[in-house]
Amino acid sequence: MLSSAADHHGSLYPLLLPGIPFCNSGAGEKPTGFVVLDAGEAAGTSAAKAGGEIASTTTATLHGSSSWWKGPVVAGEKGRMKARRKMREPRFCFQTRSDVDLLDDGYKWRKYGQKVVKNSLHPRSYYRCTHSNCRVKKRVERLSEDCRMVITTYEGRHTHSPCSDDADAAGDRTGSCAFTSL
DNA sequence: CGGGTTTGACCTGCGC
DNA sequence: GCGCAGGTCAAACCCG
Repeated sequence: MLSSAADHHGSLYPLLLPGIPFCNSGAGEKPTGFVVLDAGEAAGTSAAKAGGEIASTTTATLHGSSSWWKGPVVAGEKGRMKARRKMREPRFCFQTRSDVDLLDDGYKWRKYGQKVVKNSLHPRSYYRCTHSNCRVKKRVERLSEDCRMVITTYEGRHTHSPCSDDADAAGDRTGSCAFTSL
């Protein structure tokens, strides 16, 4: 299933992924569009409907890759690719206009990789939640057409609350954020 | 010294 | 089977 901003004005986002940095007023990151993909449908979705200003072509680029949704995969000889062993995780991507790549969403992230992707002028960065037992990942990349547009994709759901240091601030941001800003 | 970042190597799946 | 592209690992490095 795929949802647009218009379909879930103000109710879907906090339900799905609390802590998503829609409301970070500090750096001016306001979502200009987002797409929600739940675990069951994202595989091979090429005709995804987009929310906000995300163009359907962009969405297809992000989620059309068949490599995104694999079933269980046997681990490699050296125990790598552990993440792929897990079944589908809920995914959520959105687009913001910001000068910074890593938005303050109340969680702590550790960068574990960066990769230059084809047809993109900007490298894609890979982050993992630093909280133990939390396997949420996110990847951040900029649009080649507009270097100020940041595509952030979350994978999985946090098993904990936002970091205590940032929780209050995150809550304040959430309180002051409205989807009508889209 | 501990935690985060960088970066090259490695692994896997897919298309041809 | 091979090459390509995406995703991850982990050692080295950086910084407070």
